[in-house]
Amino acid sequence: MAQNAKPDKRRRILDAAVEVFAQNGFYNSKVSQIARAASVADGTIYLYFKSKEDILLSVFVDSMDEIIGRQLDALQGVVGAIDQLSTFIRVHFQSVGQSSALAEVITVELRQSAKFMRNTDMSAFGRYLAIIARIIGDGQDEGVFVRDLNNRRVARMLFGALDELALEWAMGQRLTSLDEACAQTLRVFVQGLLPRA
Amino acid sequence: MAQNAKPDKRRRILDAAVEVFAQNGFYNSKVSQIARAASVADGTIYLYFKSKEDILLSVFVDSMDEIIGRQLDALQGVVGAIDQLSTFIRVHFQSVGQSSALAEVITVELRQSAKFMRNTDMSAFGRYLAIIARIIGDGQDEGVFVRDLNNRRVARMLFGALDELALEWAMGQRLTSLDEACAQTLRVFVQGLLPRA
Amino acid sequence: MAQNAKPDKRRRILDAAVEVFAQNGFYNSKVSQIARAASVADGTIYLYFKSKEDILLSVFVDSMDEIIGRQLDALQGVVGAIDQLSTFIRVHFQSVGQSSALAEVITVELRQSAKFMRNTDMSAFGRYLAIIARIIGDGQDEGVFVRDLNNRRVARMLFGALDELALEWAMGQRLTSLDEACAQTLRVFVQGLLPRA
Amino acid sequence: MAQNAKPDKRRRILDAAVEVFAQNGFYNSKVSQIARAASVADGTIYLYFKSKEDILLSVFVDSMDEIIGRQLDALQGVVGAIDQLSTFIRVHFQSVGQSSALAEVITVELRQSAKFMRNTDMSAFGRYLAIIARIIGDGQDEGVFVRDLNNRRVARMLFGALDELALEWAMGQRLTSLDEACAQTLRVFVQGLLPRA
DNA sequence: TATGAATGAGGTTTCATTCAT
DNA sequence: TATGAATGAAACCTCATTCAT
Repeated sequence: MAQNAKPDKRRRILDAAVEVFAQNGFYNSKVSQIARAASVADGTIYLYFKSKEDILLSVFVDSMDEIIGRQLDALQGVVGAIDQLSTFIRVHFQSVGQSSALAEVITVELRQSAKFMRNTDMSAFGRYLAIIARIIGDGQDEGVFVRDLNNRRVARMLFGALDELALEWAMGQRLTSLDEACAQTLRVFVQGLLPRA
Repeated sequence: MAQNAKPDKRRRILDAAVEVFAQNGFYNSKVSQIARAASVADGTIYLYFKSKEDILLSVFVDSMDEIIGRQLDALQGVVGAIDQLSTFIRVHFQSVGQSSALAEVITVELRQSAKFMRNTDMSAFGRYLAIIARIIGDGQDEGVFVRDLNNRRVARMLFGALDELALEWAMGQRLTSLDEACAQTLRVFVQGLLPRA
Repeated sequence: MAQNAKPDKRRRILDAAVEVFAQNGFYNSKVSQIARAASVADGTIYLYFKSKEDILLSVFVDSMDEIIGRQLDALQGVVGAIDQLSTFIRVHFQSVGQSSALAEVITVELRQSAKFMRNTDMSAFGRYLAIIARIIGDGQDEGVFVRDLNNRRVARMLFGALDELALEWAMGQRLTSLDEACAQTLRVFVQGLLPRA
Repeated sequence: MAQNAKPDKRRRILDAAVEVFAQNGFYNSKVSQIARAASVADGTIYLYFKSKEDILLSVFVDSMDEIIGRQLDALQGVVGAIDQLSTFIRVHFQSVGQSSALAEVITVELRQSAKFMRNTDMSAFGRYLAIIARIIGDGQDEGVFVRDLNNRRVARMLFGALDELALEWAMGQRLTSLDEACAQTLRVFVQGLLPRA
């Protein structure tokens, strides 16, 4: 579906890579480990990916595409900035919760690699931020959120908060649950954005 | 022993390392680059540090010690949780603002390395989080902040927000200024923590 | 069996190989490049040739067989060592002139590979040298050429001269024309072999 | 003398490389073989040479520089084109005779590599050819050699003859001796270049 | 303390060859 | 016959670390 002859092989390699990267980090992961985890020969990897870095990039792009898709689906039909924000935060934590390995890779390796990926496809990340910024901007237009905050900066702030909590969870030092993290993040940010009484 | 024999050489190496790590990331930085940047021979590095990783660790510990020291100094005498939070956020951005290279290293490499540093000294980071948690906890005790939020989780949330804004700034995509980032972060979090009217 | 089952496919592969080898040299040529140039699948190559080296060997053997055939045809009926030598040199340059790619492969790769081909079929090259040696030997027997030169060594000398000029031409640094190269080589060697006045 | 700290290490590597290349050819030689033959660690090679190809290039340049130096020394004070040609041919075979390994590398690998070295330093080879061309040109100016031959082409022809004989000798199929090869080459080419009686 | 030449283990990647279809 | 996806061995090169000076 994705590429060509055996579409599941590409996916198997990506899934294996996520596990291996989460375990050892990108630079301490060996291509041969990924190959073994995916039950393919080392050389096979290079039929589907240009290089080891390309695997990492593909993990990002694929994952971001998927979570963005999920967010857009979920937001469809939700009216009101507050409910949209609520939905967004819930979907974010739900997605993260499905795979702590993926969460760790996205969370940890994304930053490390942002440097060398600046030239490549960071647009997926940009699109994700843009969704948050749009929700907040809409809320400001509706008069629900205060206008004297820069919506793009707040989007970034919120993303940082979500990401940090996801990281904490993925690293296994779970304070409580993702559900509570979800509720409390929403609580802080919604109230933080409301006009003063 | 090496700690203060020729204290400036150890510092020169650390400063050089911060620049080199910020430029290339930890794994793409070569020890010999650091040596050249510090104007010492490759071998000299190993008189002051056990390994390349030890340099990174030292950068963290030193930097965290310094920023923690600054925070404690600044907080001294400030009364009230809101003012303390305000102080904390301001000092954080001020420290970051002093060196975008250092900000980038702390921000980016910290995460990547948290993995292999789990066994080593992450306590500095923990102490930093603890300061935030304490301020919020105090606010809850004073009745200024709501009690139904977990102070350690909010601390983490706030740190994530600060860190993300610092990263954006360090990476050069500065929305506006650190000053504004400071004001708006404070605005969101303080109001977000207040009891509902 | 494969020899003439679909004779044009074997030939297409050989022709493609000549082009690819001439372009990149044997060791920098990939089997898949040859396959693409011949419009066949990679695996198909191995239905006609045992290995990559076997392709090179076949290029040699085929080419030498053809040029030897041409020489023997042309020499048929020519009488006198001088005219035979003249014919030989002309036919050599004519053959080379038909394909600079082939000339380059024979000229350049032959040497490189002589090493690993020592065990295989170098007899084609030996037969080619033998023709020259025979012509010169005949000339010595006829009393046209001096007897105090070893005919096999002179044969080699002449081959070296022809080969070097062919190489220069094939590499594109053509002094003038193959015609002139032909005339001047003949001039030098014929006179060089005559008895002193 | 040549490079820096331990000038003999660079030479040891070059000498080892000549032996290994002569034995296996460039592409079938492994860097680790050269290292072992030179009694250094693999990595040490890369302190003195940029790459495996750089070693080969250095072998050429060094060797050509040396033989050119020898030729110029020997030709100094020799008067008359015929004696100069005689000297040149003798020195060529003498040089070749000193190391059949070197002869083989120069002779065999030079051609193979001429392709990828076209961009690099082929000037040494050009200078060598120029010496022969100059001698012949002088002879033409003196009226000793015929004028209706292109001196640069004849130079190439002569080089081809010398090279082929050297190759035969280096490959171990020695007809007789380099001495005789020397005498007979001189005999053919000198007489070949004389004006007709 | 300081140097920097030397080390050598180890990984990414290539590519000739195979084989199931 | 023909295909081309898959294999996996093998090599160039890098670079953290050491140690003789």
